[in-house]
Amino acid sequence: MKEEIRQTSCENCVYRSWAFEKLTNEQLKEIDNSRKEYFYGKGEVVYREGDKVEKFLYLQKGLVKLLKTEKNEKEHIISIAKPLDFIGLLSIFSTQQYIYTITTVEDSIICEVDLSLIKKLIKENGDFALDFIEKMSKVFDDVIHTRLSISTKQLRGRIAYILLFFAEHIYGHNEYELPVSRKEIAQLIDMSTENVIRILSEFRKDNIITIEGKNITIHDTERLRRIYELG
Amino acid sequence: MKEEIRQTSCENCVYRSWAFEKLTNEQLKEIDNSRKEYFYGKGEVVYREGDKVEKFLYLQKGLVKLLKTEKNEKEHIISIAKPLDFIGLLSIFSTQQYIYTITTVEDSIICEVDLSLIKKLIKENGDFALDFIEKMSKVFDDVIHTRLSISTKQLRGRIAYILLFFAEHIYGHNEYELPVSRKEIAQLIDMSTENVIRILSEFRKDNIITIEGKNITIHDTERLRRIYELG
DNA sequence: TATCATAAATGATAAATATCATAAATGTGG
DNA sequence: CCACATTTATGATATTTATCATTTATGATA
Repeated sequence: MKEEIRQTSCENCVYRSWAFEKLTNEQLKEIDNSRKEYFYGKGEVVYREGDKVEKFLYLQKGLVKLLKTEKNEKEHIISIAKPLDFIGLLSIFSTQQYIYTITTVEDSIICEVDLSLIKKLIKENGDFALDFIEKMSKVFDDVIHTRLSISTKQLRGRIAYILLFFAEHIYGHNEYELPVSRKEIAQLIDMSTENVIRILSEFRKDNIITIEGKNITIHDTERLRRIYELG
Repeated sequence: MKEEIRQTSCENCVYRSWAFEKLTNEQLKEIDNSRKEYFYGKGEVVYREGDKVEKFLYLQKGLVKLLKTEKNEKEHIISIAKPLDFIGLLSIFSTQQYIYTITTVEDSIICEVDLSLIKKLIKENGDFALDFIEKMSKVFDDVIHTRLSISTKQLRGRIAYILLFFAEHIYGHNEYELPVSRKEIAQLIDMSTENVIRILSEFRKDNIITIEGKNITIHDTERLRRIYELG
């Protein structure tokens, strides 16, 4: 279902004003010429652990998850990313092969640029290089901060985190359709699927949220935030 | 006890052949001129969360820990780093203020270079910039990988990890003096101090290690590795 | 729409881990 | 070298979390 498309140009892309804002028009054109744009349906694999790193990827639209398969075959989700979360970036400069798998969680549009072109532009354009480092640094900080705050909290705090994460970071609404299963939430915040379900039910009984299948409505954001902060 | 010293020059420093290998001799001289070199005794604070980020720091000798104080006043250790682990790097490009505290765990020598100079060199020297990105990326990957593999393991696996970490990564010997307390180990691998002690005792009873106060000897590396890998 | 697979839900139980209490060992300042 | 604080150590207990078993709901497909 992966399908090459070409709907946009770099000039009016969100990335223009973000990762690529320091490029000259000419350099941006180079990107635009070399890039390929793909549509992925929900649930498709964008790349797999072990694939050779040849492209710089960025998510133009949609939602993806970054995961790692452990030795015991269990999948662990490192993060869920929306456009501008710059997620294809993890490890592309440090290894020859991807160490994580990326899968779409909603229908998505992803652009690919030759990594060699990005490297060339980093070498050529110092402002771009520095800006790139700053952006990269933010992404990593955020991942580390999140992992840390999850690992130091207990179950209710983690569920509160994930509910707020989708509401505030991903959708910007207190009412949304969960894009992932309870099992995937469990894989993301390190707990058993049963306990994800159980604690969601508790929150429902306590009138903090409403659940209708995948639809979540948060009624008491402040209380959720307290649960998150107290751990 | 922090004390300015000047024992070395950049030319024969380990960093020369590492982070700064892509600099020209002239650029390296700029670093050498601007840098300050400090001795810190064991247990001193190098910088604190909230301090303004103005310097690029690197550890020339010794051992440091990177930690974060949580809202409930508990300290959480993110990582322990030796020279070349490049640890001062986390977050210096992404925020104005340090989000972690760095404390020495052994007597250490740390160099400071104006961050503005590093940024200038990144802009000027594309090869340096790209190399820098690659090094940074490795550091981040490693931190994320470590946090992940700790959080998915249970207590005995985590203790096995930390014992192997000191033996293989820090000291390169199966016999070493633990540079940190049991409590600090607990803060590093997310468990209670009592359980750190308890499991070390178990490992001793099982003849995997010998403990004499801070002195650890690993007798059965393979078994430790299995415990680590099986979680 | 009937059928099958998968996800969600809940209770009961087991396992893992933290906390509390207490004691011995070690280190530290006077 | 002593008093005091901190670290290490261990047992008992409480809490948290995972696992197992079972049921219900939901979604996909022929």
